[in-house]
Amino acid sequence: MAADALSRVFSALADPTRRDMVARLAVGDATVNELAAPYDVSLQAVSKHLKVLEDAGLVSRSRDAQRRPVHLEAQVFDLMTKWIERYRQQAEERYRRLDDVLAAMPDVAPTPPPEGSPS
Amino acid sequence: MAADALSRVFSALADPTRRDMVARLAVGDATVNELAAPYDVSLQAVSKHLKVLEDAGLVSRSRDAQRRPVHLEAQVFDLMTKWIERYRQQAEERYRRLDDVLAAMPDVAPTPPPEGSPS
DNA sequence: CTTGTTATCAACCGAGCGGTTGAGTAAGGA
DNA sequence: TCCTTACTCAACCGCTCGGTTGATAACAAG
Repeated sequence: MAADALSRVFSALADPTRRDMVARLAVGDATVNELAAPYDVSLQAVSKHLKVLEDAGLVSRSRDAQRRPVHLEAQVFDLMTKWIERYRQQAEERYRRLDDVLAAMPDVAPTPPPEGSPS
Repeated sequence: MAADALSRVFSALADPTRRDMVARLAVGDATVNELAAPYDVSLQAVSKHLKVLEDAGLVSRSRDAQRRPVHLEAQVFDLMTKWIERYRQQAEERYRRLDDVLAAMPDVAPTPPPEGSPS
């Protein structure tokens, strides 16, 4: 099993179907059947996906008769954001320092754009 | 292989060892041996981890004699941050709306904490 | 009590992951 | 040239993951 919370969260969101479900749940709570509708997988598979999201703390499930409304727990996103921001800022700082170094060198163009230009 | 870029990034960061390496690389570039030092796994295992990070676009590898310095590519973090922020903001908005509804009901306490209470 | 709906549990399967060891490649130095 | 350093490639192994089907639980309604 995934040891720490952060691993569980990242791992849960590594699956596109699960990210899709999070997107759906951001609009509002939904039942398992409602969540399953867009995908042509079994209800059991969807139930498993929800279990993963629940174990990661991304969703919670309550009870309404036979229905099991699923609710998005947005607080967990903060955990990720915090982790990401930390290293992004560190990396940006390094980048700025590199800028300074390059700016001090007259024969080198400042801030060469990354050569792997994405789409 | 993981289909989309976002899946690859989340999947890469789902491993605590790999997140640790990202943390190390945020401080500065490092060789494979330097990165492997803290962990008691084989160099080949570390090399594989780096391949995963590279495929996710999180790091790049150049060449310096026999050494292969690894460099953190911070731009990819933006991809994640964008995805996360989108749904976090949506969820927060919903939360605020719920607040309003509850505030309008005199016999219900405003913002009840999520009932994660066990059975 | 029986039927239908909603959802979970259990067992299984193929694919992929994280780890290993062993061999091979690329480069510097004796 | 041969040796050493730094690292990757290839094959294998056990475990987990996402999917399946079949059985079961919880509840509503007839």
